[in-house]
Amino acid sequence: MQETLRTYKASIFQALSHPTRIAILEMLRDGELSARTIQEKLGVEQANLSQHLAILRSRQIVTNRKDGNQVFYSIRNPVLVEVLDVMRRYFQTNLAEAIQMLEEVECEASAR
Amino acid sequence: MQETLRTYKASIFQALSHPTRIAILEMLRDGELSARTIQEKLGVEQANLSQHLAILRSRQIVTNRKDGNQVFYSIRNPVLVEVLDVMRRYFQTNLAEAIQMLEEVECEASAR
DNA sequence: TGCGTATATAAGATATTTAGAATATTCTTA
DNA sequence: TAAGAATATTCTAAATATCTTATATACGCA
Repeated sequence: MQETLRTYKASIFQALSHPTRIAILEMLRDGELSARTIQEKLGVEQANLSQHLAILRSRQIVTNRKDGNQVFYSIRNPVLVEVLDVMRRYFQTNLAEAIQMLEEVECEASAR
Repeated sequence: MQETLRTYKASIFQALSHPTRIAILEMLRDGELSARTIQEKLGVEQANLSQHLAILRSRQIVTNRKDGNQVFYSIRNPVLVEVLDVMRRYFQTNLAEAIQMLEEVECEASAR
């Protein structure tokens, strides 16, 4: 059904709708990384990273490979990298407007 | 800052992370439509649609043009259509896995 | 002016998401 | 086997998102 498909699509976008998860995927663009490495580069709590990775896993956006003590993550489907690229183009063409929006976002953030 | 940019990107994905909003954008691919038309085609509450449109507006994803009694909406940046297209490819290449996921989504849904 | 239509906004209830703390699991190595 | 490292899971409180109902605004027209 159309509606179910849209729900699925929405769930993928939802998985991409967090700064930390975007950061994770941008890091994985160039190949697999261990959870530890991701954690250190991002500077987030271990448990928190693990939760974000769990979300990306549950949407099948990333795969993980266990090697001894460590777990290596990578992007499952290369088309997703294209998605990130197109979005990058989107952000570029929207730059002027985006800057304004960023300011609003920051205002809201600092207003809290 | 990198982090602020990611927050912005996340906010765009967040705007796309709802079945109704995806439906709206898919309808707008081929040109502008009035809010009323969208509402009738989707069969959602007027207030609810208006709220979803407000979210898309706040992220600058759509523009609106007032004409007399009505408000016509359209996609602001054509690159967004490409985003939807790439996502479509993503869904296609993921089809087998997606089907399995859909079943799980439906199980969860019916479990509530 | 007053009514009907189209749209937006506000307020409240409920559900979902998120971060952090605590705990569990798995593997390596002494 | 015990200790330590890497990762995952569970729980809870706070923040967000969503839907519904009620209300407001704006426009066209009799």
